[in-house]
Order: sequence, then C-alpha cells, then structure tokens
Amino acid sequence: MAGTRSMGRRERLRAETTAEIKDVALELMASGGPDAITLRAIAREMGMTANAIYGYFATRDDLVTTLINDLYTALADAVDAAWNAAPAKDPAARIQAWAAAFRNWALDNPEGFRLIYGDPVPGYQAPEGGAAPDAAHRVCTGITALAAAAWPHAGRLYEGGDFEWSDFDDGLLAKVRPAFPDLPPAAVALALRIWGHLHGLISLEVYGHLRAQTTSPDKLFRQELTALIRSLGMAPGN
Amino acid sequence: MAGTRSMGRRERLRAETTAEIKDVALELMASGGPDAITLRAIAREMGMTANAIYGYFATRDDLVTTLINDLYTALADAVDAAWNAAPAKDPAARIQAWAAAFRNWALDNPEGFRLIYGDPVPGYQAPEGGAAPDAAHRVCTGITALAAAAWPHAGRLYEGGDFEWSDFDDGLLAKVRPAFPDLPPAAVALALRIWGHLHGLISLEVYGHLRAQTTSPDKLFRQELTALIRSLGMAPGN
DNA sequence: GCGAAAACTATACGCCGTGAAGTTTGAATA
DNA sequence: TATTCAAACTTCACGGCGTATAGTTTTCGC
Repeated sequence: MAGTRSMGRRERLRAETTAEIKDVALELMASGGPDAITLRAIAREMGMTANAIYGYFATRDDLVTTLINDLYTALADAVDAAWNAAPAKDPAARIQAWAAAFRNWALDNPEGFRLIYGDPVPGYQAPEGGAAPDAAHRVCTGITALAAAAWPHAGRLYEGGDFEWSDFDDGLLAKVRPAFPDLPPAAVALALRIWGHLHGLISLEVYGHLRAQTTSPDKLFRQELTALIRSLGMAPGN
Repeated sequence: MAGTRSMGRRERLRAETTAEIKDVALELMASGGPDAITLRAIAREMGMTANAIYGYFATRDDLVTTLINDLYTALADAVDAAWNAAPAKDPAARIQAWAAAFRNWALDNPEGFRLIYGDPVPGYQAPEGGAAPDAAHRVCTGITALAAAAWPHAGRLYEGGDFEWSDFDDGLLAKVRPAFPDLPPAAVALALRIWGHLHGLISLEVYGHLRAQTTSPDKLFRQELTALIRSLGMAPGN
C-alpha cells in the first residue's frame, strides 16, 4: 500500500485491515472458488464478526468488485511487463511473450480469471470509469500494440472491413489512438479478434472444457501462437 | 418427452412434474440468472414444498447438471441443424452457417451459455459419459466436419505441428475418426483452435466484455467469419 | 378393500447477507 | 487531564438458502 507511512495511526490500521480482508478473500477464493468468498468466512478467519466488514465494504458485492479491479490490474501489469521485457526489435517475440504471459497468468490464477471474465455477481455491471474497465482497456491496448507491431506486415491482409472509429468505445480509443496515431480502425478490430482468439482457448482451458478434448493444451496453444504470428505476416521464432 | 403414451398414469405424472421443474428452473434462470435457480423458488412457483423436489432430483446440483445436459444438447442440435441446412456443395457457406448458429444460440440463450461454459457449480465435474460431454464432443465433431470440409484447401497450411492421436480424448476420437477416416491429427487440433476462436469472441460478447470495447460486435463477428474462411484457404461468400 | 410404496409436508439445522441498535475504544479538544 | 465524539466493533434479529429426518397423505396393484 503506497503512502502508508504518511497516514495517521488510525488510517494505517484501517488500510491494513482493508488489505487483510482482501487477502483473506483471495485465499478463500483460491481454495474454494468464488463462492467461498463469504463475509462470515472472512470474519471467522480474521477473528471478527461478519458485520465488522461493513465498516470497510458497503456490501459483499462491493468487496468482490474491488477484488476484480485488483486482479484485472494485476493481469494487465503482468502482460504489459512481458511485452516490455521482450526485445522491441522482435515483434514476433513480443507477441508470443504477451500471449504466453496472458495464458500463464490465467493458469496461475484460475479463480481470478473466472472472477474477471465470468460473472460471479448476477447482473453485475462494471461502474463507468472504474479500475476494471481501465484494466480491460489496458489489455486491449496491449493487443493493439501487438497488432500495431505487426501492421506493417499484416495490414494488407486485414485492411478494409468497413470499420470506423465510431464502432469502438471512446475510452479504448482514448488510450489507443494517441499511442498509435497512424493505425486505422481495422487494426483495432483485428486486435479485438486476436483478443477473442486467445481468450477463447484460455477460457476453455481454465473452465476445464479443453481437458475433455485434448490432453495437450500446451501444444495447442503453442500452435495457436505460431498460427497467430503467421497470420500477421511474420515468421515465428524458435 | 418420448414414450409418454406408453407409461402408466403414475410414471406420466412423474415425467410431467420433472419436466415442469426443469421448465420453471429455466424460466427463473432466464429472468434472474443461474443464481435464481433455487429449489425453494421453483417449489414456490409450482405450489409445492422445496423438499418435494428431492423426489425428482437428488440435489440442487443434480438439477443444474440435468439442465446443462439439456441445454448443451439443444445447442449441439442447433448447430448441427444449421450445418445440415446449408448446401453440402458449399463448404464456406456451411461453415458460416454453423458459426452463425453457434453465436445466435448463445445470444438467444445467454444464461444457458453461461451455465454450459461458465462454472456455476463450484468444483463441478461433468460425469464421465454423461450427456454434456457427449454434446461437447458433438460440437467439436461439428467443427471437425468444418475443418474436414476445408482440409483439401487448408491442409497444407496447418499440417504438421507434431500432433498425434494420443493428444486427444478417446471419446472425441470415437466420434471423429469414423466420420472422417482420412483426417490427420493436425486437423483435429485445427478444429479445436477454431472452436477457441469462436468461443472467445462469443463468450466475451455474452459476458459483456466486448460491449466495453466495441459497439459493433456483429461487424466484428462477420469479419471473424470472413477471416476464418480465408484462413481455411477458401473464398467467403456474399 | 387393503397393504405398500410413492408423493408430499412439517420441522429443524446450519449456512448466508444484511439491517438496527448497542458497546467499546482511542484520539482530539477544552 | 477530563470530556467528548466518532470510528470500530459486537449483539441480536430477519429472511433466504440447501437439505436431513420424520411424519402424513395419496394412489396403485393385488
């Protein structure tokens, strides 16, 4: 927690308790799935009463929303880091690193993935401008960077499709267009499609649907990456 | 329900009650999401006691499992029908019809889609050889048919990848190999990847994640289909 | 008509989220 | 230092949930 030092004792304790609630909630989720996130269970674990948590989160759904925000931000951080760690001179390697980081995060945090991309809260609506939409836009921007890196090779394959800027969300464009001023709308559409491809395989795997079909999801994902790089007009490394 | 006529009065009533329980459960799910499937709510709607349902389903999860089986079978029927309705002479049209049917079913039955592909029951494991794995294999077989139809054009693009028959589930292969005796393992891998592509875009849309990025998911999916057909070495129609 | 089995109800237990009201605690102020 | 007051926390309560156990009613086969 940043700035803990500058707070008064009271605020510091409050911040620590808030953090502990979230930590315990994540532990419970890791061991028992999203449904195990229970105010009473958290309180039990912390030696408190369930109602005490209402001093920190207005409602159980509020707590879950906060967890989603945190997790989505962590996911976005992870893929950004992988992207930045790969050599900028080698777009194919960057793309592979990005996608592999995405899948690895999902496999390492399956319950987190479910919480982010599933819908644990019935009728849950992400608040406008919250951390989760921001993280979602970061992820999409990452894929757009991926598409942008490949656009010199792939553009001629995917241009057209009569996409216009008005087809996309303003918040997303606010992140994407300044970063890649020369990119056409078709490139953003390509990015969203790539997102869909990766998300599909990963979520089938995380939710256990792939397991019923193949014993080698790793191999399948590797093949997917190779095909992705090729479909972007580039040559896959190693 | 088949064979209703030949049953005794008792069995008939029993079958009707069972069907009503499932119907009410589906209605509740449609209006309030999977969490609204509650034994007490169903019983209330039927003018019964919640415990009466235990005469028909051993547990709430059993009921949900049955619903998943029914829904997955309905989905498999829908895509099979679309496939068969398109002219066999035009593989591209068949593929497009299949994929469009998949998406339409999902958009028409979003809660059903969640029930099938999400994980409403924590730690839920599909029983071996049940209706749901069977429907899953049917869906995968459908996509394999799709890959098989395109294999004459697409094979050279996707062969290799060192896939072997042992990489795939026996139940799936039992359906796939007799139907397409000449197909190599790489074609099944391609089919699973295509499944992933479609599933990804559709599930992002059903779960509301696409809405935060684009206002034209239809256009995006149309583009996806065009790219799919092209990536299979064929020419997209209209 | 009768006995058995099936269908259903009644009651109860332990979970859950959450609201209202009361109590403790600790920091700021007079 | 004594007082005050808000924050932190507890207690009690309500209704909803799945489900186990036991009891009651209905209905079919003989």
